[in-house]
Amino acid sequence: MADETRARIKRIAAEIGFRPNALARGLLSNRSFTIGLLTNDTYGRFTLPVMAGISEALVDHGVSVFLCAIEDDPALGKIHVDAMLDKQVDGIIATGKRIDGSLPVDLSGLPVPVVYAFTTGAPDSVTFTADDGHGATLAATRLKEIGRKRLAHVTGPDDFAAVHARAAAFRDVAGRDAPVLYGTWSEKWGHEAVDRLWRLGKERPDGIFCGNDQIARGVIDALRERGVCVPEDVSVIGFDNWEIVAAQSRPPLTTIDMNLKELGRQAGLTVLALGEGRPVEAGLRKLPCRLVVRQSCSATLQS
Amino acid sequence: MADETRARIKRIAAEIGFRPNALARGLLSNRSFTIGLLTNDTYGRFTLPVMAGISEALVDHGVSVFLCAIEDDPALGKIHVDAMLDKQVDGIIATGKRIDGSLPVDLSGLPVPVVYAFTTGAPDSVTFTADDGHGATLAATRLKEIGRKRLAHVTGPDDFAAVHARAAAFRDVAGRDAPVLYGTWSEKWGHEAVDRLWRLGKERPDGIFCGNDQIARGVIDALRERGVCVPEDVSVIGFDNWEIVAAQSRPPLTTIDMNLKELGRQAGLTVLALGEGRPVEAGLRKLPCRLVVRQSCSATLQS
DNA sequence: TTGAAAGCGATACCAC
DNA sequence: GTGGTATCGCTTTCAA
Repeated sequence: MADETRARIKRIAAEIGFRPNALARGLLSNRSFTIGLLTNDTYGRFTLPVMAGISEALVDHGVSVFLCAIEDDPALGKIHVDAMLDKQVDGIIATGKRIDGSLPVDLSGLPVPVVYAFTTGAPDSVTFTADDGHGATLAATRLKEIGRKRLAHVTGPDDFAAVHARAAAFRDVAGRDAPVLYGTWSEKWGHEAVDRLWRLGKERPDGIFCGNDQIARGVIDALRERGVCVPEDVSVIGFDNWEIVAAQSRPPLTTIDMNLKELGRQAGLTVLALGEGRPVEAGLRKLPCRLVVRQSCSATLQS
Repeated sequence: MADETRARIKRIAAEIGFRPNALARGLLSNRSFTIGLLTNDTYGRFTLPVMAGISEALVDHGVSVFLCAIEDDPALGKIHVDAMLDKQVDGIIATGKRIDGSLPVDLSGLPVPVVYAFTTGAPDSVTFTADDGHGATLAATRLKEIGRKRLAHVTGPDDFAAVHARAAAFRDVAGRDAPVLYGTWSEKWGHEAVDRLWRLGKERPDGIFCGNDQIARGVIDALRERGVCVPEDVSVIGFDNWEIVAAQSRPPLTTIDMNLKELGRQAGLTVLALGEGRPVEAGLRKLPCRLVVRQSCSATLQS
């Protein structure tokens, strides 16, 4: 084609605002440049950052994302999955609230690639999750580094895999018999846990690592009510870096960030690669966490 | 067609799991059964409930939703809008964080219908929002009903339209010179506001209506620190019904719910109607709010 | 009542 | 280089 012609066509195309019809194009190429994000996380606590990462990574590739919140309803799940398949999504990313739970839909044997994030996937699938052990090590190590001697861990229900991974990593750093208190993921439990720790009397902890930011917030509040200063007397570290909780607590919370956005990014790129037939190694991938320093854990390192 | 044939076909279709290709179908019908949700609300505070409502209303119609978070980036906004148009969405719902702000993209003159929710739309468009005045009336009235005499309103920045609407409605119930304190949408400000109210000395309020749940939480915490009991001495009502804040405060917060899910439902059905050419009256629609009773506002009505 | 053909919008590939 | 044609999967229309 003559360069001149090419230029002219392009100009006219731009002039009349020509935009190719992605449906027609998809019909032929068998690619819709569309993927689906399936989630049972109502509050979006985990889903939103993951979604942001996916979208950010894929928008450059012209891919759009269907968001399907299915609660824990298998029927609704099936409806959404069918709708997505009808619309010829290039892949599906399944995400949930915990790595040891799965969505109420069977995603095996679908005609499109599936990647799991923060939820249990079919064997032989690609699954992304945060490295809980790493996060806990980060927290406990920091507490040690600033000179805390007696560490305690206040965390969630002991039937969460993440809770075990964190507790184990915590004890590796804090010592075999450092106290680990299991409860619920709530502020209320953070309060109660402090009551217990202080009632026990003997060696009260000077560093508390919490299983999530809400627990940490409860712990901080309870300590303040007892006249214990954070971070002067006791250092507190949370988990999740849920801004709305972590940044608004008094003092603002030092916490562990699971890098969910990066997790989303990788999941997005992976499902895309799978869709294009590029080889991807199956298995569970644990992404490193990150310590976010605010004021609940003395800022001055003991050097 | 013979009934027998019809049945046989249906059976076989089900057997081999036949699913019509929505792309091909859309190519012909000019309907993709897909809509786009555009938002600049990063945390999903408002977007998620709206999204849930949209999805719930439209899933029955076979419609899927593209979620596009564009922050406040006009370039990103344009990319997402173009991508959606290429994919032949049947309509777009624009949503934001406040009714008196608009998305950084021009959505006028698009070839598909646009409905606005919680964000300023083009003139002549359909816009949904919560009735802030109604919510404030609900709160102030309740405080009066339980016998509170001296009401105060602690709210957000005075450059929010919602703040004005609420303050005006509040004063209609509480009295012309009931104190209204403007600040930020944070817990910190709730604390400060109590300091101010209590320092003023004279007639301390016995009922405080807050502009959002975070402020309310700050107010409650500050009151407790001063030895003031909630709800015995002072009743507190929040705004938003953000579960994570409202349900975890001590005591749990009575608050105003903006019915965002219902708002999403209506926006979804409206954009669908528009797309089908059904007539829809343009203009701003204010949806009523709802009082959610928890424990921060004495439960016993004075009858 | 049923089967065949045209066409939706884009692309790949073929002769010219 | 270029124009024409078949094709993707489905719906609609028209003829048999």
